[in-house]
Amino acid sequence: MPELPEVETTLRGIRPTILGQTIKKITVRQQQLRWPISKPLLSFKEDTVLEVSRRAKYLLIQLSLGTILIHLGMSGRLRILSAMTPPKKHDHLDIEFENNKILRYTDPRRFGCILYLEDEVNQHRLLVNLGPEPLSKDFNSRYLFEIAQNRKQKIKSLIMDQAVVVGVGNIYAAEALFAAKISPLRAAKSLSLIECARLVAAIKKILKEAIKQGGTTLKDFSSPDGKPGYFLQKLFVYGRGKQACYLCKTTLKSSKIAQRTTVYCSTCQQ
DNA sequence: AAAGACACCTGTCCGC
DNA sequence: TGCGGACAGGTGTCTT
Repeated sequence: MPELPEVETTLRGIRPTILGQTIKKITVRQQQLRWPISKPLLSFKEDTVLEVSRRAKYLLIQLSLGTILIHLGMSGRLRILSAMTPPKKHDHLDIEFENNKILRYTDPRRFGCILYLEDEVNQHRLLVNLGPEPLSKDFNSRYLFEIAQNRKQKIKSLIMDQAVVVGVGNIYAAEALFAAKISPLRAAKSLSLIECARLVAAIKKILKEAIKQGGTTLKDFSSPDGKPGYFLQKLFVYGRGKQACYLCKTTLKSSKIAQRTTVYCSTCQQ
């Protein structure tokens, strides 16, 4: 679920409901996520939501005395529900507000985390080394080119490195490389400035489009109804190994890069 | 310092 | 229908 556009969509979905609300109660049913849920959340008194924001794939709920940091891992979800809604398996935490709504965290694989930070948030070890936001001006062709020049690794690994640029996951890396017509197997240092410019533009375009579509799982967008934008949100390569390239009919290749399945077109992508 | 392997955990799907 | 194995949208940590 959680790629940057979905985290952004989650943010936009929960923010209006919880902003300015006072937390009445926090219920933890399963403390063991990637790390144990921070102790202060287990015996939480009461505090008010001052701001809700996103940095990379982290959601930040700023209270007056601290900040709740949430990462959705591979399978995490956040939903706003009525306080009456009975919990199901994998519903690990509820934050209950004075308006009788709850923010419920669900995560079957438990690769996500929920931490309570009392110090300067941006100095936290999980956030301090993150690269620029992909949609910011700081992420540009010159920036990527200068980093890439010194790297021996494959370009796909580079753009998935959260210290280089945040928010690009396995789907978007593959799709952006296809859109930029660059092979994921290329050494990062072999890219020209022009190719870096194409790649940066492709990443921005695809992430923006996905956010516009509500960040819903890309896999869910499949019905070919001819609506504007349909073409752009289609997955060209991700999950399509051994199928025909939509553009040139070549059979798409699949290989592992840094233990992640990577699909590409050996004709369109050079 | 950088790059690759591995670990974490559960659910689903596919072939036998 | 059951079982084993491969695989899944992420990323910190350990090892080279």
